[in-house]
Amino acid sequence: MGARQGQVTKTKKTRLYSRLQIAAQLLRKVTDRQLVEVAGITAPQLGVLTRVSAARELNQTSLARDLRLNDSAITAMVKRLMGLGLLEKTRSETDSRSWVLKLTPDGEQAIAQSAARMLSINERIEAEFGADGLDAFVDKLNRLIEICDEEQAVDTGV
Amino acid sequence: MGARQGQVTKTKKTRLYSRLQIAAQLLRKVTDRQLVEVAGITAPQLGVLTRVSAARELNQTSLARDLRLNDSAITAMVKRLMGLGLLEKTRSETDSRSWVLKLTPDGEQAIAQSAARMLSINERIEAEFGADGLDAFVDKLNRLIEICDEEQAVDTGV
DNA sequence: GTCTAATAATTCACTAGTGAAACATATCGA
DNA sequence: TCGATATGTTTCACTAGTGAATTATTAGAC
Repeated sequence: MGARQGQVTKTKKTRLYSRLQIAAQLLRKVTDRQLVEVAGITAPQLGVLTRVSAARELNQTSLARDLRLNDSAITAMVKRLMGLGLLEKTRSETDSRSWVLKLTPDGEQAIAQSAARMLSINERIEAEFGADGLDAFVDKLNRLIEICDEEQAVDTGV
Repeated sequence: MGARQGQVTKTKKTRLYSRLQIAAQLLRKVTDRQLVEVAGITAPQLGVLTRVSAARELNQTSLARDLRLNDSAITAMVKRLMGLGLLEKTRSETDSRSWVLKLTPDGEQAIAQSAARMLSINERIEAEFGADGLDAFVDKLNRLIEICDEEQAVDTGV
């Protein structure tokens, strides 16, 4: 009986991991498709543009912390967004190591277009879970994030 | 007040998306680190090896469906695992388009090592959520996955 | 039986992330 | 004020995924 229990428990854990990965991947795929349709950009790109738009003087390191990505991911992402003509960077006047990120008119427009229409995937999620259910779901995700942070702190010996 | 409400609602939705992405990414990072420590493989790699081990005659297309990945992801993953000496493939005797995947002794060993010790991240998650909390969490993820599937069916006009 | 359809894999170009190492510029302490 | 250290960014090599197009091979419809 004890062995059986262990088995069951273990199955659940691997299921959390794989269901989380599948859900994240799938939601990103669907969101990307709809977002490309209405605004011509992907979800991670919108995340960057939105944060640049909200901040007054944003450099890449702060952006990386905001988005919980590492610096090299930001370097690559900014390069792509500049290639698309959605973002510009100029050297900071107070610290010449860092860049100040700014939206181009096209970048502003992409945000405006994505804000103008609610994606149908989001409508469907809202309808399924409701505002409270959504809150509870996000709370669970936040707790999981905290757990991972703690575990990572232990692993890296902080 | 209506506008305020709309604003709040919208913030929650983008938060579900980004929290889900962050949680998935972070859990994968922590899991990978611990798994590489005990078994020398990453979490996606363990996923593939585990399924190959469980099935009796597995080809790549079935594997792709199991893992909810597309075929080219499997081609690449199998190539990496063969490069690591953990997996072999031989032509199927009944259908010479498809391959039969099989673990090498090293592949068996990697699975054994990963099964032998429970990862501390999983212990921590179990302790935090409990068996029931975990179930409820996985249920929410499964519902989200279903919603995405439906939405995708609509988008692609199935 | 043959032509057509579907299926199994692969390739290619791409996005998006990690981590380690390097480089330039700031900043702090003695 | 100089030297060590910290910070901001980039580069490189890598994993892991998508989607579209292509190549083999099989299976069906007639």
